Amino acid sequence: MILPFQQQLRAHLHQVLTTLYGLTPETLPAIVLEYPPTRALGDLATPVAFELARRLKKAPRAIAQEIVTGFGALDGVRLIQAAPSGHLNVFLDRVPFLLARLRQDAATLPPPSGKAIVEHTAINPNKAAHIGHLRNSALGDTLVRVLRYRGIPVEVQNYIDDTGVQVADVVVGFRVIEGKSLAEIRAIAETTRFDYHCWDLYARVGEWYGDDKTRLEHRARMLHDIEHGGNENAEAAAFIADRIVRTHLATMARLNVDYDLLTWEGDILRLKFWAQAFEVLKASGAVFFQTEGRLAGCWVMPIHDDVTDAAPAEATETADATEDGDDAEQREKVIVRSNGTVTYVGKDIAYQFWKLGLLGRDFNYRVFAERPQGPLWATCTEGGQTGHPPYGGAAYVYNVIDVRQSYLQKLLKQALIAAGHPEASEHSHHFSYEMVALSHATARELGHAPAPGSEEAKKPFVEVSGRKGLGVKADDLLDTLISKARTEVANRNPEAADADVARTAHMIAVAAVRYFLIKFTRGKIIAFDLDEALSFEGESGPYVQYAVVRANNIFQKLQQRDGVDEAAVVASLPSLSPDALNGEDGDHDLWALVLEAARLDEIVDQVIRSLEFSVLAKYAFSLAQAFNAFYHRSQILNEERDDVRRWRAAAIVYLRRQLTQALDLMGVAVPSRM
RNA sequence: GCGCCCGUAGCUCAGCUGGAUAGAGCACCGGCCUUCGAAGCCGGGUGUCGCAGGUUCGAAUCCUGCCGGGCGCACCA
Repeated sequence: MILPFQQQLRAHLHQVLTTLYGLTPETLPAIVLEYPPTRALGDLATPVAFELARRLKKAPRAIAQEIVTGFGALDGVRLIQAAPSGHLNVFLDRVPFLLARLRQDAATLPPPSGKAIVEHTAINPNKAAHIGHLRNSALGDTLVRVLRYRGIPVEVQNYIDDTGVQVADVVVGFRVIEGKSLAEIRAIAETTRFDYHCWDLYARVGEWYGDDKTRLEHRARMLHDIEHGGNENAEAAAFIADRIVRTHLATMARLNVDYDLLTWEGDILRLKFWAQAFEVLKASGAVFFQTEGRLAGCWVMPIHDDVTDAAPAEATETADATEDGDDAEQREKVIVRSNGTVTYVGKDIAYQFWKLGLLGRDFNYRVFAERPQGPLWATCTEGGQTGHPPYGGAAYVYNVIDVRQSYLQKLLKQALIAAGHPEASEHSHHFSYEMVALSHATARELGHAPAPGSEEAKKPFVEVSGRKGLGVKADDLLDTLISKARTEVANRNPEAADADVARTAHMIAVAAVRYFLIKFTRGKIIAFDLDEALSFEGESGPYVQYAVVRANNIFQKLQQRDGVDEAAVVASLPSLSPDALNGEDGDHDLWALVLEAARLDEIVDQVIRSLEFSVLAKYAFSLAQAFNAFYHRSQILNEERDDVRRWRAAAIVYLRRQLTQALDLMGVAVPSRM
C-alpha cells in the first residue's frame, strides 16, 4: 500500500516548492511520481525539476539540489537526492515501511461514497456460453472485485434478454421445425446437455431461415407470442430461458463468477418501465413526436454528434436536403415506433434510469436459486418475496458490453443528459471491449477453416458465429484445460488423492482462462488460440499461482522444521540487524520485492481509472517473476545468518500476501500444491 | 461520408496521467535439478515504435494530416 504515502510526498513537495519559490496553488506543477530504473538510484522519483527549469530559468539539476536542501523531514523518507540527470530521487525508510505493512497498520485510501452497479455477462438465454461471453464475464467480474477491493459497495447484475430474437429462434426450432410440445421440450432438457442441444438447434434454425427467407415470418409471430404471453410458445420460451440461464450460472460459477441480481427483460416490459421513462423524457423534452419526413409518426430523440462546433461545412452533398434549412443533417433516433411499440434503445433507457434511481418505479423480486452464500435474487413482475436487499439506485453504473454497442451506449448517456441528469450521465460508464475471434489454427481444429482464397481466409483471424455454431464453448474449454492440468498435477504429485488433484486442476484451469482473457487491453481483438490459452508456462495464470505455491511451501517448511510461524518471524524483526533489508552489501533485491509488492493499491487505482485490467495482470506476473528470480538466487530456509533469513522470510510474507490478493482480484485461487 | 478502435522484435502483446539505456511471453540456441518444487532460473538479438509534420528541455506516449486494417452509424435486438 503505497498510495497514501505518495499523497503525503506530493503534498510535502508542494509545501517545499511553495516556500522555496513562492509558488501559489495555481502555479504549482503536478508532482509526477515514478520508479527509478534501479533501487540503488532510489525508490521513488519525480522529474519536477525539469518542469520548473524554464519557469525558474535554472538548470534542472540545480533546482533538484535546492529542493533537496529545502526538503526538511518527511515521515518515511530516509534520504532525498538530486540525480545528475536532474531527477529528484527519494529513498524510503525501509524497516518501518515493511513493518507497518506486515502489521497491516499502514494507511489506506478512503473509498469514494455511493454504490456502483456493474452489469455484465448478459448472454442470450438460448444456447451454451462461448469464449466470447467469457471475456465479458472475466472483465466484468474482475471489475467487481477491483471496485470492492477499493472499498466501493458493488451490486452485480446479469441482464437476461428472455424476450429477444435469439430465444424466439430456438423456440421456432423446437416448436415449428421439430413440432415439439412443451412437455417434449421439458423431456429433452432432462435428458440432454440442454445448452449444447440448443446450441446445435439454434445453428439449424439459422440455416433453415437461410434456405427460405419467407420463414422469417415465424420469428415475427414467435416474438409476438412471447411478448403477449398466455400461450404455449410463451411458456416454452420462459422454460427455455430459465433452464439456459441456470446452465450459464453453473458455467460462470466454475470460473468464480457470481451475481447479486438477475434482471429479466420480460419484467421491464410487463412492469411498463418504459412508460414511466417515456413520461420523464417527454416532460424534459428529450424526445418529441416527429410529424414529417420518413420518421413521421415516431417518437424520436435528436442525436448530437458531440463535435466541438461548426466545422466548415462541406455543403456539397446535402444540397438536396433543402427542406432542412440547416446544412448539418439533424439525425434522430427512433425511440417509439409509429406502431406504438418501443425500440430496444427505449427499453435500455428505462433500465438505465432504474439503475441510477431516476425511474421512480421498482421491480418485484423472487429468489431464483439458493447458494452457500445466500439466495440469488431475480426480478419478477408480480408477487415476489420479501427480505431482499435494495436494488438499483446506484451512484455509478458500469455496463460491460462489447464495443459494437458503443453507439447505443452513447445514446443512453445522451438520454440522461437530455432528461436533465448530466451528473448521472457522467457516472454511466460503457465498459467496452473488442471481440474474441479464433486463430486460423483453432478454427481448423474445430473443423471450421474458411475456404481457401475466400475473404475470410485472408483475415488474420476467424470470426466466431453463434448462428453458424462456430465457436469454442466455455465449458468445453474449461474441461480441456482441467483434464490437461489434471495429468500435470497427477504426474507431479503421485501421492495426492484424486479429489485433491481434481480440485487443484480446476483452480489451475480457471487461472489459465481468466488470466488469458484479462491480459490483453480491451481494445484488442483476441485471436483465440487453443494451444496458447492452454499453456501453463510463461506469462500465464498458472505461472503466478506457482510462485505463490512455492512461497507458501517455504512457510510450511519453516513451521515444520523450525517450529516458527509467520507471526513469530514478524515479531522478531525489530530486534534484528536491518542490514539485509537495507542492502548494506549493495544488494537491494530484497527491498525491491517489498516495494514492488506494496504497489498493489496503486495498480488497483490505475485499473479503476483506466478500466484496463491488463495492468493488473502484468503487475501480478512481474511480481511473480521477481519472486521467482529471487527464489533461485537467494536461499531463505537454508540461509545460515539468522537475521538475513528472517528478513527474507518477512519480505516473502508480505509479497505472497499481496500476490495472493492480486490473484483474488482476477478471480483466481491458489492451490496448496500444484 | 461521419464516428470509434487497432498499427511497437519473426509471432502474440505490455508500455499508466509525456521523462533516466523501448520491455514481456512464445519460438530458436546454450547452460542449471544430491541445498526452500525445473509449471522454474540464467545467458544469447532483433526494433524506420505505420508514415509525415507539429508542440516540448524531452514524444512510442500529446496535437494535426495521411496510409493500412477492423467495427459502428435501422421504425433489428
